[in-house]
Amino acid sequence: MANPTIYDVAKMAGVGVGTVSRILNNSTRVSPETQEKVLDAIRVLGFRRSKVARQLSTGIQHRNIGAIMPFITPPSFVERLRGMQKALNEQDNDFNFILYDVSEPDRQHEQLLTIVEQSAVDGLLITTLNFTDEERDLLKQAGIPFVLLSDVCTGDTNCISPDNFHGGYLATQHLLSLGHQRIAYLGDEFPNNYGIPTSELRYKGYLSALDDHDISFNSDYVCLGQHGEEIAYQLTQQLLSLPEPPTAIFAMSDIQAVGCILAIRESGLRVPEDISVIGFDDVQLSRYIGLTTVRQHLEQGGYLGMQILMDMIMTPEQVTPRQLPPLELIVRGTTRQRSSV
Amino acid sequence: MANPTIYDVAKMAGVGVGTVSRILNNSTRVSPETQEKVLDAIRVLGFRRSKVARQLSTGIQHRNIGAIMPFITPPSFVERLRGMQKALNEQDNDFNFILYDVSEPDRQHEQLLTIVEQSAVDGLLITTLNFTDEERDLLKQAGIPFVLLSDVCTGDTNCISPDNFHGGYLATQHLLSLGHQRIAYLGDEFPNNYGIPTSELRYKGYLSALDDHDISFNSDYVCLGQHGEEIAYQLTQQLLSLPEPPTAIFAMSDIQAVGCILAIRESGLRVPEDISVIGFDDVQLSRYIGLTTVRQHLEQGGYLGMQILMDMIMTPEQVTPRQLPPLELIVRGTTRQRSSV
DNA sequence: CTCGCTTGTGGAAGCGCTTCCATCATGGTA
DNA sequence: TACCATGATGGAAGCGCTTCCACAAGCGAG
Repeated sequence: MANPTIYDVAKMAGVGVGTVSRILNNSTRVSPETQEKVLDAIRVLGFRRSKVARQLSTGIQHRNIGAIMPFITPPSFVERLRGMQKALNEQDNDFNFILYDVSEPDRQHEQLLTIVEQSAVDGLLITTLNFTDEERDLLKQAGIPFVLLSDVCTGDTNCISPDNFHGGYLATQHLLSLGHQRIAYLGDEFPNNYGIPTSELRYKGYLSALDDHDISFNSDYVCLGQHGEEIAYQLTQQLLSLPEPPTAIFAMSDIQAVGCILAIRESGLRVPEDISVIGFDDVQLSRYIGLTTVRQHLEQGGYLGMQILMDMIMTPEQVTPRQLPPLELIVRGTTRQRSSV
Repeated sequence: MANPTIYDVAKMAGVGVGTVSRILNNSTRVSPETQEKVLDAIRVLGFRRSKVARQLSTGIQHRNIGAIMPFITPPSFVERLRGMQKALNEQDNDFNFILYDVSEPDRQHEQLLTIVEQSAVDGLLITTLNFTDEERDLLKQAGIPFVLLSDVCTGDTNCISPDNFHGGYLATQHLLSLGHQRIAYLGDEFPNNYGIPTSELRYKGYLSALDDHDISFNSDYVCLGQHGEEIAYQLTQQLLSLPEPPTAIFAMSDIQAVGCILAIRESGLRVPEDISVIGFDDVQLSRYIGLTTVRQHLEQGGYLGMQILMDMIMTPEQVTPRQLPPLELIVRGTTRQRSSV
């Protein structure tokens, strides 16, 4: 029998369904013999009571909040996750927090369909990178509130993102203010398949800062590749082998900055004495290794996102708008005044 | 009206429930006027269809796997989380993955009760530290399969833990083999309120290694305190201020090792030239900063735990036993031959 | 012996939805 | 004019459980 029900158990044990239910719940007021018969039947049939039916009949409503994020990738998601959990814990409604891993971006659409189809969640936090208009409509249609934690925002209340252009500007500006002139940009390729504009925006900020300081642009100093520490390591090697290598590098993420620093140190040069490196994000790691970076308040982002979503679920008519604090330059130990050659 | 149902909507719109349901689902074969009336009613009443009822009637079964973990604390949980997700993705049953944060250990029992009460999950991965016999019984009673990822194991199949004693031995052994004699142990306080024996076990391994090498034990070199980078930082300062400071430090976790290294560097000494430091865990961070450590295969642990749990849920009569690979010494850049003083 | 209480038990109703079948217009066709 | 697809709709049945009410049996007290 595929899925035995409580009725099957009752029949097999020769008792009524009420009795079985009673045993399943608090085993009060049931004679030991009956109990044993029923437990036997349960074991034989491999009965497992249906969560859903139980919830329907008891009227217990535990609501689900889903978070969609790529999981294998950069550690930045963890920071946001922390923020989300924090906000969730402060409200003590009993919301379940369901994690959906979309490490394979191709499966994302399918996943989303399933989520909607099964009406699995009451709200969704989307940290994933490529969120299409079609998907947006799908959720709207299904009446599932959602908040976007992304890098592209249309200015909706339900979207949280940093000002990447400004961040790129800030980082570059910092290096310039230290006297650097040969400044490289190390970032993700763009345009990419998913239309993620993060790298491009930060790059534009970089350009703009250079321009404001009348530094002429040198395309040799722009090094793009897939995201990741290893790739950044290789790209840095390329930069170092230039006839006139940069004296400072702006890596578009902290992880890439780590790969970058590794490559520099391995080539026998020192950070920051010989080359300054600045990252972006300010993940936990960066504090530990003393990386100069631009803080984009990732945890705070997750926190606010969750709060907004809660509002949308509980009081849809009145959603408090919430703003991420502005990007912040965090100067630690990997940048320094340019050494007078 | 508290929770309007589909019947309320139907009545208000002056149509049958079937029609409302049809609109809710695929809006096929419904006249535009009717549709509008119904949508109006839905809006006015603030109707939201019940997830649970829907699931019951459609027969869709999505099962839930819960992971209980302290969330604000050490990054090691992330590693395990990754492993769990990986295992989950390989099986492509549609399991939901629910995260329960028990950062406040006091709430844990209450949480567990709620989970059982609501029959919220089909299986549980417990990464939390203080798991009592009472709780074990509660889950057994409720028939909820669970796997423990902890530091104390009774040898059950449903428990995964490293050999902490051996790990402590390995780490200390490594330092000894480099010629160090003044070796400090920096770890969590024990005994602690939650009966977590991790620190104690690693400490015993440390003692045993010292003993095997006929190094006399010096209680000044044992520094215990709460978990965390900052505390480790302070403890290290204490060690450094000893009349005869250690030449090597075994920190019982990578995070503590980080605090330790920071303190050493800030005091003007170098790692590893002046003092060697070894950690424990091998979290991702450690690779980035080149920390010598003992790898306890955290990700692999999460991965195996999930696989075992899956077995327990799908084929309870046949659970494949799975073993964590043995602890591994990972030598990177923070330990070195003792300088001949 | 009868009454009333307790204990153990059976089973119908109901949770809120989907789905299928029956019903009823409607308009085109023979 | 009679007939039949066709499209729109109403509503009962059923998903698997809990819970409440009814009832039987046993037992001590009056």
